[in-house]
Amino acid sequence: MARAPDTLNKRATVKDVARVAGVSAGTVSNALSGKRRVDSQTQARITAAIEQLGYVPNLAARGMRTGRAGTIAIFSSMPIAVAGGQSRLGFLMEIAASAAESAMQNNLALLLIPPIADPATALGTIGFDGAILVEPSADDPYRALLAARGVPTVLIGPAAGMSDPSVTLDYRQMATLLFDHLVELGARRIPLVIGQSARASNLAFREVYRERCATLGLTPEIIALPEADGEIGAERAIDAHIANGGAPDGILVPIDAMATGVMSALRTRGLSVPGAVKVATRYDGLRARSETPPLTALNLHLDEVADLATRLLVERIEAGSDTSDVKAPDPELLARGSTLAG
Amino acid sequence: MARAPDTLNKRATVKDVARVAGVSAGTVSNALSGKRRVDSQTQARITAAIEQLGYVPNLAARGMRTGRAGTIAIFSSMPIAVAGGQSRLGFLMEIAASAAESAMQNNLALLLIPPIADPATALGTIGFDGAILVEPSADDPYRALLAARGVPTVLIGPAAGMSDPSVTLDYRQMATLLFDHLVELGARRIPLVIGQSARASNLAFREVYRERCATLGLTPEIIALPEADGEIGAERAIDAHIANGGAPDGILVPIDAMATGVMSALRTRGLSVPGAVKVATRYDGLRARSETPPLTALNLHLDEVADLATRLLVERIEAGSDTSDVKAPDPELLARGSTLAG
DNA sequence: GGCTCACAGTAAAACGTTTTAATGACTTTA
DNA sequence: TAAAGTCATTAAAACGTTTTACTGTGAGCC
Repeated sequence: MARAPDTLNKRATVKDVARVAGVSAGTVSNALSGKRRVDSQTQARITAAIEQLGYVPNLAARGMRTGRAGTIAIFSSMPIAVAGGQSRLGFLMEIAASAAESAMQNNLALLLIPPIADPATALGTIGFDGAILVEPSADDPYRALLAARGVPTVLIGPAAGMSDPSVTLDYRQMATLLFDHLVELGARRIPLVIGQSARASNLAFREVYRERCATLGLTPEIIALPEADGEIGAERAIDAHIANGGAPDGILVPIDAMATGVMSALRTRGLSVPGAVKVATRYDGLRARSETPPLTALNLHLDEVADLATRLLVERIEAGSDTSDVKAPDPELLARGSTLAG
Repeated sequence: MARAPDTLNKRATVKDVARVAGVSAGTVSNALSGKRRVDSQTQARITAAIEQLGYVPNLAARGMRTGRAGTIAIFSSMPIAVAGGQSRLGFLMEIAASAAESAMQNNLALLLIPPIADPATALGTIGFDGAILVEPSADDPYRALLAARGVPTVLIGPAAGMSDPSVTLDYRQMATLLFDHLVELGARRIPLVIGQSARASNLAFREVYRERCATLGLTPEIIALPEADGEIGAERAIDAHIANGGAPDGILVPIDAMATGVMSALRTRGLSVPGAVKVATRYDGLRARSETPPLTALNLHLDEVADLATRLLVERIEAGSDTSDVKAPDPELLARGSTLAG
């Protein structure tokens, strides 16, 4: 069987296929896309010709005609290397990996867009049909740009008053789930170790924490730390806190890097987990899982979240119309060794 | 200043810009690309017109003309969710994140291609100018497809006899570095805990391990395990090994998931690290860093590796010619608490 | 003054596909 | 049997760029 000489000659076009199959170019196009009926006999001749010539459609040409790029983009506005480091990478990439998969199921490919110095000009060189923004801040530089350009956009994050449709993550629910779990297991003095920035997640956790404490008659102890200080910062802070006021019987520490630090502090102080102190964190990443004992955390169903976001985006792209928000699946408590005696 | 009505009217084209600036379309194109000189006065008129109309080039049309998609793709042939789980995700995504950044510096965007059931048809829907394959196996399904389609490809991995240019990772060097480190610190009985599959990395580590043992007159003890059993598998295996033959004074365990398992086993047996046993692993990911004590590992300079691969690929795309292999930067020993006292 | 040369610009072709309007051929309906 | 409707197909237009070949125009050189 003669192979088409791929490298030397130019790639076969739809016209070549048409000639070989003895039909017109339009018919080949219809056969390929299935947009119109084509006789099964001609269909067969066309597929034969395609096979014979090793025809591969030119996607740029198709894209020009249809106005579709065949890609969607996922943006990480936060510098991966800096903020959160590898934990954040984990969170983001777990989403990206799943989004890539569901995009592919919609015949789309996923573009990974890193944070860049000059978003505006860079966006001019990249074509995509829609965008997913992960936990954008209120003043996210990309959001404005995308909106101005009329690119369909879907957010993953809190249901703040942003205009774009989003897969909403319910931080309040997460906070409640974790806090109540600690309380149910008997903890009564439960400091909250949390980031001090105004990110939605931090705010929600503080809010719920205060409310629940008030309801249950517990004394709130909020230890707010710069996120950038991460592990070490949390270790020192909780250590100092214990030195001052004695040991708690539970600690709620949503950010996993801080949780690692807290665990270290407890270890060096000889406070057993979960015997003396029960610890819970939010994101069930590598950190939480490889602690000793492994940390109680939440299954956020990020794969489903990514899938939902992708589907929402596809819908929005195809319908053109606005679509409503979608709630992320309920987070699920993963009670592990850091709260349950084993 | 009147904004161009983005949403209602069609997007401005190069012709519109030309009309407003009082020049021809070709000149606008030249002004944009800089391929030919254009008078500074006209240049100014054109940029003004672009600004006024909010012109954004249609990338599909450009791509059709130039034959460039403006993207490169990075492939993970291994199912992310399965093999290696989150550690592998870390490794891969560390590379992907860096590659995305350097791609952007070359005015390219990075496509994240997940492993999929039917690579052939999926590739037909995605356009890209080149591909990066991370640690492809010998029978990688993508490699054949990409080669057949004549897509410039760059490999990240061992310098096996693959035809494509690659950024070569020197597994032998990594193995030597880690093993010798353990020996230098006085370890004499150093089992190797390793994956049993025929992946290049495993082979190289075993090879070097045997050679060095022979040279130094040490008794080799190779514990080969199914990668899929991961953490737990390694924990059980090393425990059994110790039960049978007594405690070693060093352990070389390249795969980080297995290293975590080994650490657990040592902990439950009350063997102090690094006092009684020194432990070293290869990839300096989240796992290695958040162990207690943190694990001695290698800085593989994955950011530079990704950058090299991207640059190599760009070169190959632009030159069209074959390019030679590039050696990855030398791995650097990160001696941490798991081998160093203090 | 004739010759060439560089310069800045233009008109039109070309890229490969999808879509539109038109065309027969054949079937159904009146 | 004529009119109206399907059906599969086609020729040509259209998408928005870049590139090619060509055109004046004025400068420099002998």
